[in-house]
Amino acid sequence: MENNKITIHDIARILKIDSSTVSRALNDSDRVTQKTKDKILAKAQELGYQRNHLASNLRKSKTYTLGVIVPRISRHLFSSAIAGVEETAYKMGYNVIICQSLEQLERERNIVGTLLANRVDGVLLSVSMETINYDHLQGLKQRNIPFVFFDRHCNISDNSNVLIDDYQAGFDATEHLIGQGCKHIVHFSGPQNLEIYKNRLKGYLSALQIYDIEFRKDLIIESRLMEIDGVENAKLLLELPYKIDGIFSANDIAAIGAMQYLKQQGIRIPEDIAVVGFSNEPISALIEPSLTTIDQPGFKIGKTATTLLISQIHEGATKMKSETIILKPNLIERKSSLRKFESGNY
Amino acid sequence: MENNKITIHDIARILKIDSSTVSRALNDSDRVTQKTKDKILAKAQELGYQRNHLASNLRKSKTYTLGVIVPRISRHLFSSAIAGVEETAYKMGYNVIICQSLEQLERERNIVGTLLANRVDGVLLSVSMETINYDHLQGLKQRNIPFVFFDRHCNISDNSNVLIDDYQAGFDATEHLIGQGCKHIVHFSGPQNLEIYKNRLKGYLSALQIYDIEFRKDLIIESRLMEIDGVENAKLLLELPYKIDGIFSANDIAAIGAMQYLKQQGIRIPEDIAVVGFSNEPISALIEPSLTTIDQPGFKIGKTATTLLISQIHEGATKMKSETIILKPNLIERKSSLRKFESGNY
DNA sequence: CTGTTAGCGCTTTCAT
DNA sequence: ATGAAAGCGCTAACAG
Repeated sequence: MENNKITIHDIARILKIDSSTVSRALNDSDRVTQKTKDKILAKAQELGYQRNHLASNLRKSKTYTLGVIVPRISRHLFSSAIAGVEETAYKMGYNVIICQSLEQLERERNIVGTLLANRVDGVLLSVSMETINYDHLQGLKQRNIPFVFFDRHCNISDNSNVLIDDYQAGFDATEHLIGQGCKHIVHFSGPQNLEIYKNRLKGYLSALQIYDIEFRKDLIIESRLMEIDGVENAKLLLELPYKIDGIFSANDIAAIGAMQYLKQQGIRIPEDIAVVGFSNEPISALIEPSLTTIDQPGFKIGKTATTLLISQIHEGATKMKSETIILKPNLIERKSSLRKFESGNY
Repeated sequence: MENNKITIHDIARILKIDSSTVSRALNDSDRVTQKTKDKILAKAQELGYQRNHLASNLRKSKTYTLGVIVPRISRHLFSSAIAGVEETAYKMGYNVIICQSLEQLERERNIVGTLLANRVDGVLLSVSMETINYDHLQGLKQRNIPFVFFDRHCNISDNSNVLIDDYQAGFDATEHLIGQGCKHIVHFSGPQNLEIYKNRLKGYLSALQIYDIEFRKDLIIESRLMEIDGVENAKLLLELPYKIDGIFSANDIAAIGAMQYLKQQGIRIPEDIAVVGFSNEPISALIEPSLTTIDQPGFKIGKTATTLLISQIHEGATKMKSETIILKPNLIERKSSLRKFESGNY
């Protein structure tokens, strides 16, 4: 049990100075001579001293821990975002507790309780598809714990967000399909309690209007976020009284099911039906390498949200001005080209 | 700043008893009357008391934190495993620090340093593809911090592992292809410093031998874990002087690139070439819904590894007997059937 | 069964 | 610029 048990007192004793001076030196305080600082740092290095964060944090009554709540870790957008969160957090001296709501409001509620019990300094969250009221976030507000929504946000006032421009994404996707000559474009949408799906729909509608394409209500197919729903969507699509030549899917999970079903039915993508979907799941791009996708910068979302949150933590309860940062999604056109392996941090 | 600052002393003062009794009651010690226990618990509840883990852990000089090192969070196998780790860890009162090596030994080394500095109680790790020596794990050994390998393990002595039976998986996959009538089965392999790829290869070879299929060295195509390598693999495959009718891919990333390329070349899967791959990435199953895959129970791996690690932590430095748990992979045959949406925890 | 006492290792006044 | 002293909130001897 040779636990590295060197404390500031050990250093102090050896150097015949007080531990408070050692503490100051180790924190690079300007109330210590550079000379003693050097001496202390050298000795600390020599002994392999490592600060005990538990003690330090207890004293400062800060945990240097952030809570992150996502619907599901294994979704690509969220795992990418988490990667970004972790990187930024560690760099700024924070640890991260990651929790999955599994799309259930009940679990989301419990998680907030857990994070409170863990006394996190701040929370990042992307709400579940069941989340329609925000009572469970009151505890955070009461305790003055800052929180930042990312991607799946809520339209409650006075809170910070890091989002992608879903309206623009919807517009771009639809515009792209129109540019391909599509006349009857189906829109797969998701739960309308989530802002992101509302906004993507708005983008779709705008594009139709601007390009003077007649809007038909039955071309909007809304479903939950499940593959099996996508199959149903595809069936509905095939029963429509128009020849569908395009799909803009805002619902990446459903799109996967739908595309599989369509292919089974012998429908060729994109020859028979052009498709633009979100690449939250890299899957959608791979079912059909030629697929044009809206790529969301998950890693960047995570980094940005974390930076914002930590800056709010540092500001303290002073102003706590809420801020919304909107990132641009990218429309990536693929013409049977191979998807490049993204070796970067994603 | 209305921070919930109720301590055991507040409870003690109100109840006119000592804080140590409160502490004992809150820890459900059997050295407190049930009656006083009830009284204390009730009051704690009433005041909304929440234990300060920082103080508690400092006193016990334990962090109740586990470190997890994975090559890349966004790989499906790892994000599933992490989900399992988190669930089990939280249930047992542990927090988790997640780190990505990004397949780089250098980063892996640094991460171990960070975890040491964070004084984690134990470490779970799946090594990077560059990892060939294990010096960087010495620090853990010296400080008597238990660690458990999962999935991507190392053949160093006296350590614990939670693995899937890669040999069996390789055997089953190959046997399946042979059963389909394949005569010339290419094997996509990965970096041979990783045990998992060695073992899958062994399984492949065994199956060939048992079913009396001639082994040809040039049917084994080894590559890094990148999609672009898969494209190269596919090209090599097409240049072989045999008609290839089967692929067993142990390298899921490369398989993605390869399958895309093959499809571009007009080769039909599985009609022209049958494929069995690992579904670390659900992608591979979706490029071709009919694809037969080896499914790895990532969530279960994570849970099992965590349970094992925590039990080792509890044992302390007493025995620290190393243990290896081998889980069975599942060969999942799909005949153009839709992949079911797995709504469970994965 | 309960109270007393003494820290865990660090930071932070307050002196000097 | 440094030291002395107090204490963050909790747990764990040791008494009784």
